[in-house]
Amino acid sequence: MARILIVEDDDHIRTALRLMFEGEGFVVDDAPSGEVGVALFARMASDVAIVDVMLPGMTGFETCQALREASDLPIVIVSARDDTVDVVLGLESGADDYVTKPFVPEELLARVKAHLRRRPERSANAFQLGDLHVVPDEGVVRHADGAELHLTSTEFRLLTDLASANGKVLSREDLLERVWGYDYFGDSRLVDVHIRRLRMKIEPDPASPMFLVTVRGAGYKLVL
Amino acid sequence: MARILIVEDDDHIRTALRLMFEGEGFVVDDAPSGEVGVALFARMASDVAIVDVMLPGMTGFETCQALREASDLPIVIVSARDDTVDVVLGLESGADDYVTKPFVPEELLARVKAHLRRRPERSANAFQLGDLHVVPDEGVVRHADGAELHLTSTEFRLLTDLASANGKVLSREDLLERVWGYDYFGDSRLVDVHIRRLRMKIEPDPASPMFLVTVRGAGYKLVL
DNA sequence: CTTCAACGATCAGAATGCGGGCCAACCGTG
DNA sequence: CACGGTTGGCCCGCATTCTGATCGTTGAAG
Repeated sequence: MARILIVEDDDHIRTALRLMFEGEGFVVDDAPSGEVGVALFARMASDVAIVDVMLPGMTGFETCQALREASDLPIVIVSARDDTVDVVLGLESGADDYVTKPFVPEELLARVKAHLRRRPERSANAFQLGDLHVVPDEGVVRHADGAELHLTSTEFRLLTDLASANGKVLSREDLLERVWGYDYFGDSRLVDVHIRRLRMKIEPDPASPMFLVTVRGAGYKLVL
Repeated sequence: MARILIVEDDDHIRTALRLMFEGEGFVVDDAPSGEVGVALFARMASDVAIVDVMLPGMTGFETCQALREASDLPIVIVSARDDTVDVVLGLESGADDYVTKPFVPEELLARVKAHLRRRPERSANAFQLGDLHVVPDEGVVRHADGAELHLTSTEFRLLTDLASANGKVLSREDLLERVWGYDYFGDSRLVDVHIRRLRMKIEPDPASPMFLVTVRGAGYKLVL
């Protein structure tokens, strides 16, 4: 379903929120501070965020602005202060909604859902890989910092097929069949070559791969 | 600026809101009942609506649903009841926000602005591409400086079909089907040629396209 | 230490996209 | 009616990128 980021320093509230949203089918990432939250967002590309105002380090407003610079995701600010000035400030710093504590969980949920309803349909088959966001429909791989990196169609198929195997090891034969076609006759070394090319593009350190892992004697697998 | 519809039966509140929003540069239409509000909306095509819940005749929820069926404009519900059940009900009946009376006018204003921020300018299916304004309904592409540039009908369909794919890659076959018709039989090179002509017209530097991007081995996509 | 899977580098040919030129049909105009 | 201009469609050749193959090297398992 949707991926939600919760930035809240109070452990009790954070876990309570996590449980509620997980119960509703969300994938939850949580962070106890703005700094961690922003970093987490860069990796997870959340669909929506809930941000507390009173945070150690970066304030909620600052966090909100940082998130807004990176994305246009809906942001709901949660705060113990219900001063109008704060509400206005929050909304003007890029938030989409402002809920005051103590809040009723159901209301927060309903508001989050209302914002998500607005979101343009995201490609269902997109996935993340470390700092990389892979969007098959758009034919691009984007780095967290926004840079786009180019994969050829063969590399793309290789990557998406490995990803759809969901962490399982695929043998060279499996890959030849999936990517090149079941009746392809060729050197199985061909897979090695393309794996290498793919690594050079997506691995931070191609010499010691962290995503595209070799399983000696068996094949390759994609972790995460 | 923006056009706002206010549906509220209390004369005092209604005029107070009208004055505030007019003071902020909005064009205000107001209505004392849901029926009048919906009729008014049909004529005025408001950009945003504020709807009171307690209304004679149609309730605010019903009004909200009626508006939502006609448009996807942002709707803010205002109510004297702050029961969670009502809030959830309101949000689920299509509203985007729910503010309880007595409300602070500045907060309402900030919330309305936050919602408006979300829809910059998207009249039906018009869209923007760099500093070009494309208006399918009028069959016209205007440059920011006002100059009008003429596209042939094929070029126009090509452009609008690519735009409606929303950034996704469309293969030559997809495009042939969409632009020329599902049973068209011809050279897929045809697409290249028209893409090229389109680029010469809309790209600042046709040699290195920034909007109409080639995805080798897959097709074309329109970014932004 | 041996063996063999995996890796890295390189290269030629295939595939793909691009631009130019060409032609036929259509349109409004003189 | 003839004309020039515009538009849609088609073909060809060039440039670039991608792909698949080969081969020597590396390095881990046994």
